[in-house]
Amino acid sequence: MKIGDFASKYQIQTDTIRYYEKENLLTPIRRENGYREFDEECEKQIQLIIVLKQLGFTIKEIQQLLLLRDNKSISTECKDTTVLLFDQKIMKLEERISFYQQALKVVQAIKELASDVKYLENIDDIEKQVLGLFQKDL
Amino acid sequence: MKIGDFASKYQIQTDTIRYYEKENLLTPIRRENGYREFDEECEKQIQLIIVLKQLGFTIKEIQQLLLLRDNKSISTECKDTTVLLFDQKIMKLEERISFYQQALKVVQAIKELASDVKYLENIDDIEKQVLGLFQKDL
DNA sequence: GTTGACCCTGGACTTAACTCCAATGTTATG
DNA sequence: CATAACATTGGAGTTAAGTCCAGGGTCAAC
Repeated sequence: MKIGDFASKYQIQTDTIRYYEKENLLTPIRRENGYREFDEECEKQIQLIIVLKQLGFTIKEIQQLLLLRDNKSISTECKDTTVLLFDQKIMKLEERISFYQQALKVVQAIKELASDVKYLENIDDIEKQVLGLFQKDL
Repeated sequence: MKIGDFASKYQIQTDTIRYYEKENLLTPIRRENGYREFDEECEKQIQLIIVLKQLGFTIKEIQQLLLLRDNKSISTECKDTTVLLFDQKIMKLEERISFYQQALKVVQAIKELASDVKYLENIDDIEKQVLGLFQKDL
């Protein structure tokens, strides 16, 4: 498959694909004419990238994971690093969730307030609410 | 209060303070000598900024909110815009939460797998898991 | 055999939210 | 009064993850 088809299959721009290759996330082979050829392996790679990105991994982290995978020799160390990476990610995700839940409550409360307001002077009320949060949250 | 004290009171770099001023989020007055003077008003402003940032508002959005506040004349329109902004924020927050909850489950599952693995070849198992997600999630 | 649709590369640009720097001015302290 | 610790400005640099572009090669179709 050529880059154009590959890109449109996964709804990604060709430039992004080339960027991923430059970052060693994708390893297409080359045809005689220099064109990239995307095979089954590349499909696996891009699917892995897409999912990991969805899970909140950065490009650098994905690089690391792929590196670990290819570097099968030092298995215990690799395993530990991998597990560590996932642990960190779990922690971050948990933090995010509780933070956003908190935030959601607050924003909803503020919105209620804003909806009830007839004249905008009362936006000061909103401000007061928000400033109230400052004491508690930080 | 001078910029240094103000900055360290709120654990922010002086450059960041100056940046906020340039973006019209903060409006310190000037002393004779050109130094910025941060008063009560500025404290309110920075606290508002900090909380709104914590809630996930971008600088641009905070600018908008402040603009709405100062522009009290067109009250109904302002109110609507404000409420809209908060509505959008609520939707985004809800999305985020359910997404991260989903992601958390997945990452935890993968981590379990990785923890159990004795030799790293089995990282392929992880990969298979992750690729399995690709079908479902997208 | 020449269009038009692709592909290649290297490098510059983008956005957000800072962060750093140089050159220079001001002030508090010993 | 000299020195260090602050302040000022304009402008450049940073990071992540792309995105765009110019200048060129390749290929299939009419």
